[in-house]
Amino acid sequence: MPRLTARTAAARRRQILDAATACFSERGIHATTMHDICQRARLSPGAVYCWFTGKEAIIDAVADERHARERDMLQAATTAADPRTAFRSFLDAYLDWLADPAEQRRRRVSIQMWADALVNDRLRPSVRAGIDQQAIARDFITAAQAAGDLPADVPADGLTRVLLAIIQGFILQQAWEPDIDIGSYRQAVGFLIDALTAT
Amino acid sequence: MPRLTARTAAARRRQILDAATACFSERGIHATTMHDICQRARLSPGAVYCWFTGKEAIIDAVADERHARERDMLQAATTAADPRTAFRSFLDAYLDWLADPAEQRRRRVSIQMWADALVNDRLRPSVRAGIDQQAIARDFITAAQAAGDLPADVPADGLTRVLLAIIQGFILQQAWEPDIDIGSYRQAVGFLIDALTAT
Amino acid sequence: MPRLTARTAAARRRQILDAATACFSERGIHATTMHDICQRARLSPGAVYCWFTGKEAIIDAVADERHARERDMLQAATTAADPRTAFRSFLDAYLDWLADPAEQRRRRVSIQMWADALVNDRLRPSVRAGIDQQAIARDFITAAQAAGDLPADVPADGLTRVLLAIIQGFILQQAWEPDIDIGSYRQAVGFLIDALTAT
Amino acid sequence: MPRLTARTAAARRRQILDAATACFSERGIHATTMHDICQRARLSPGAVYCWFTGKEAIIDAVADERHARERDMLQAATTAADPRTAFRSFLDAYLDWLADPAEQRRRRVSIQMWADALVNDRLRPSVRAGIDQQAIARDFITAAQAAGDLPADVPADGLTRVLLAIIQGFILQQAWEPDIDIGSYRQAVGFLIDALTAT
DNA sequence: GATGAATGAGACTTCATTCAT
DNA sequence: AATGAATGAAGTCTCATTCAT
Repeated sequence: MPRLTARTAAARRRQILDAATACFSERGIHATTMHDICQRARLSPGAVYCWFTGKEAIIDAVADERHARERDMLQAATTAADPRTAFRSFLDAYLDWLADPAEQRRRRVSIQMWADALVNDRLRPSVRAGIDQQAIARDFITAAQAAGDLPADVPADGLTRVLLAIIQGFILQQAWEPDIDIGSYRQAVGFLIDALTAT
Repeated sequence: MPRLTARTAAARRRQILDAATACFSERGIHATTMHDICQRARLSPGAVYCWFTGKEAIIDAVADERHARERDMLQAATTAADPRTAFRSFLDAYLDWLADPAEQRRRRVSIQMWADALVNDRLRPSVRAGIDQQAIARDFITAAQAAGDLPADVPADGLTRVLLAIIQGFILQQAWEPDIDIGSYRQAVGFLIDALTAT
Repeated sequence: MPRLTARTAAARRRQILDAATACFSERGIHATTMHDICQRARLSPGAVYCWFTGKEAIIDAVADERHARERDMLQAATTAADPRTAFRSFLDAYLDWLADPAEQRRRRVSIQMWADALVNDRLRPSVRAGIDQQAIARDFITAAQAAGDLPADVPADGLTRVLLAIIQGFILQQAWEPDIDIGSYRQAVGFLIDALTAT
Repeated sequence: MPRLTARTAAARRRQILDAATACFSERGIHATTMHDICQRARLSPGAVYCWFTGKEAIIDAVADERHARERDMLQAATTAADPRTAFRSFLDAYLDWLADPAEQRRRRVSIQMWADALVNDRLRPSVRAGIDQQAIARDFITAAQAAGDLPADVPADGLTRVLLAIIQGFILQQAWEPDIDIGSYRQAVGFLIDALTAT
């Protein structure tokens, strides 16, 4: 058989990563067996091992994918001109993202990665990429302080962490209770942004 | 060694739960084997199985313990008289708790439980107990709104979730980066509380 | 504490053997744990090990008891004067024994011992004691042939085995189907005895 | 080694069942470990678990196989035209079967299954299939009575049980004493058949 | 004599991975 | 490139037995 084109190869990897993500979301990373992934991807174990060196490589790839997507989202939000607009546009994008069922399923995997990163040395760098996230947000906040849009007497670092915590914490809460009311959360966050930017 | 008193029996369970918590914190819940726990507790497998029906029972007991402690902490904070004092005293207690190395180790376990609860039906109720947490906090916030100490036009529910998210998110961040600067975080949160209660 | 009198000691052994027999009958020899026996005997493991060196010793003792009882029964039957009366009186005693619920329970254990004796070198001698049974029966049959009460041209050995097989086989059948009809079995055996002794 | 044909798959199951039967015969069902079976089958544990869900499934399969074979044998015998011929031809087939060393080994397993069926709910149906055996034999005997080849005043049911008991009992005796004299047994049974059919 | 918590060997089973085809 | 039966290390748990009290 001829070697698969790069295009087909990428498709094969996608097929496997999608299957793995679905399994991880439903069953959990550790409860998912390679057999589960193979079945879901409609591929034999041998085929899967053609594209990934093992289960760990699949987990790593899924983790990288998750974090890259989350980083991109934040980055997009913070390119807007003035902070208040940026905050608002980010909040909108973020809430849409929270409401999307497909993304909800994928976030269940992200949360498991968060936990695994605590004890998995291979996975930690991927979460450290979430620290790039933090750098992005901090730069934005520092700029806003310099422009007088945010109070300058609050440490940018602390403020950044609090804002990211609000995001992360709600991701957790929504994963535990999928039927949570996003509207009241939006109002509360909007109120906080106003309080901050108004000062 | 017959007739363990109720006191000794409790001590034996403690010994096992402490060993398990330490292993879970270091190696992760799933990477920890019963053998690891036995070694750490300096007990044979048989002895451990005298007190717990299996690994799952140990995980459940550890989870219950973690969540009970966290609930107690929140409850203690919200018994203070006026909201502003309560917020401040809670913030102090919470930051001491964050700074305590032993608690840091234990929180690494809590986070893993948060993740596991997503896919483990047996564990979810224990995280649902974190929803009692939420009820406690919401009652407190509703009361504060009624007393005019917090703005009444923000949904209590959303506000509660945001505040809990700030706590949960920072627990995550600190677990990933133990050397994080708590001081700047304290200032940022303090600033937010002022902004909220001042309004 | 003073050493138990021989009387009490015997009572303790009885208590244990009865418990073991009951467990073996209900759960099976191999599925029965020492813990099961202890619970049933309302004794601690330590106490049981005072009277028996281990599970194997208990099994052996139960087996001996079973086989002794069965041998006694046959012996009693074959002491009668003339064969035809002996056959008939044995058949009566045997059928009473088959109908007795307590004995039915105990025979479930005997059958398991029959099977175990095939692979258990320690247990085989106890079943070989069932071969004494055979000797008893063969002596009786030889005498009956000599007296002209049974046809002399049939090997006593074969005849003995057939008669014992009829007993053993029905014990099996009844154990599998406790609600079996003993009456029709009695008639068939009675008919066979007549056919043999009439010839 | 992909794509085992249905033929090869059956062969693999045979290989495992043969290994299991041999182990059960030598060591006993309960003393046989999966490791024993694997070694005997020259297969790894994983390979065995490809074809059977566990030890219980292997035991069940062996039991079914044993009982099916025994039923077939009886069925073959009772298809002969007249009862006397049928009895004689069955006796011949049965005695050949008794004398066959391979079958002797296999019967050691059957006997253990008989005992296990008493306490094993999963196994009992397989022995109940031995009750089909009984039905086969009873139909044959009823027909013989109707044809006047067997006395009509004896319950067919009882007569059937007695005949099966003679078979079962001798299987037991031979298993305990492999060097038993089959000849004298044949004569005794032959004599009994004559006595019955002559009447 | 009795207690019962503790021991630890060993059983069953799973599953990531390999490799002949 | 793909197949899928096979491998075998490692995990969870049981249970006959012991021994300090």
